[in-house]
Amino acid sequence: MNLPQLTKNQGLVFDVLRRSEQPVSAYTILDKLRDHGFRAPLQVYRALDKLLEFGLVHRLESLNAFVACAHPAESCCRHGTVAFTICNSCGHVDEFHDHEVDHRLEAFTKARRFKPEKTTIEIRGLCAACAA
Amino acid sequence: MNLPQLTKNQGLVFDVLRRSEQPVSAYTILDKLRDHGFRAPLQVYRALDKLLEFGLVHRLESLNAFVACAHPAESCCRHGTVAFTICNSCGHVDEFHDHEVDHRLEAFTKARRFKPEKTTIEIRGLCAACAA
DNA sequence: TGGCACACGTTATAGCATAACGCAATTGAT
DNA sequence: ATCAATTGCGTTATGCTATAACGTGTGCCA
Repeated sequence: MNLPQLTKNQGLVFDVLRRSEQPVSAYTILDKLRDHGFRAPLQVYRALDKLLEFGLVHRLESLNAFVACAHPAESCCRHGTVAFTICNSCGHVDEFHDHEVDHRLEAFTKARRFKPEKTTIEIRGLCAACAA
Repeated sequence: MNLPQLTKNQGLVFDVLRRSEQPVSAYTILDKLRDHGFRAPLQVYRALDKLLEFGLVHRLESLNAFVACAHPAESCCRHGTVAFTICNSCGHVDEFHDHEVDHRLEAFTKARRFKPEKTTIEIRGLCAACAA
């Protein structure tokens, strides 16, 4: 699955996320794109929906905000659950995968015959720099 | 840490959550408690804050909703991360713990010197009954 | 008895997300 | 070429989630 051609709006939203060091809320994206003609939240949400579908972007549920995928080139994002550490102080986000965690969660859901569709793993806390 | 004495509002909110088979949003709680004198969201949120602090209630980040802790008697909720399966169809939630998952996530954060404060693990999908 | 801590009540506001409508551009089969 | 289907886009309006800021009342105890 290669990169799909992004539309103008999708490209603009994706650029905002890629350039940000931190997660960005939909309304912040909207504000940053007013100069490019964005006027309503739906323009942002529609672009985000597609970017999420393409796997280029992740939604952080505990923040109601979005980040560009850290590994868009690799297809690893689609081969298991993505987990995040999120610094409560500086906002920095690290994205990672752990096959053992995936495996344990899968074992649990299998045993219960629960069919997983989307898994969220978010660790809020303090990054090394901020905890020091 | 034993059960603290709940205030009237805290008790009312907790009862709503305990009686519900599904996660409940703060505003739904508010509606259910109007007959008991609740008039504003803050009355609910303040009670929820305390209940979360006591470990009697969990917040589901991916739903912006709340559930009563499934194991309030045991202190297991405080001895590791709580994980949830959430059925997208019927709304049923199962709460569980997995020490191996805890261990792996801890290994990751330790390696990065990330200091975890709160970890969210939510698996959205279809429960056995709804997937059949 | 004065100060503190805490729960509570109210109004207002901020922040996040989607419904519903219609138009424009693209594609692709006939 | 042309029609139909799909997809993206723009706009207005609305609904849901959460907190700020203010003041009141109560109990405790130094």
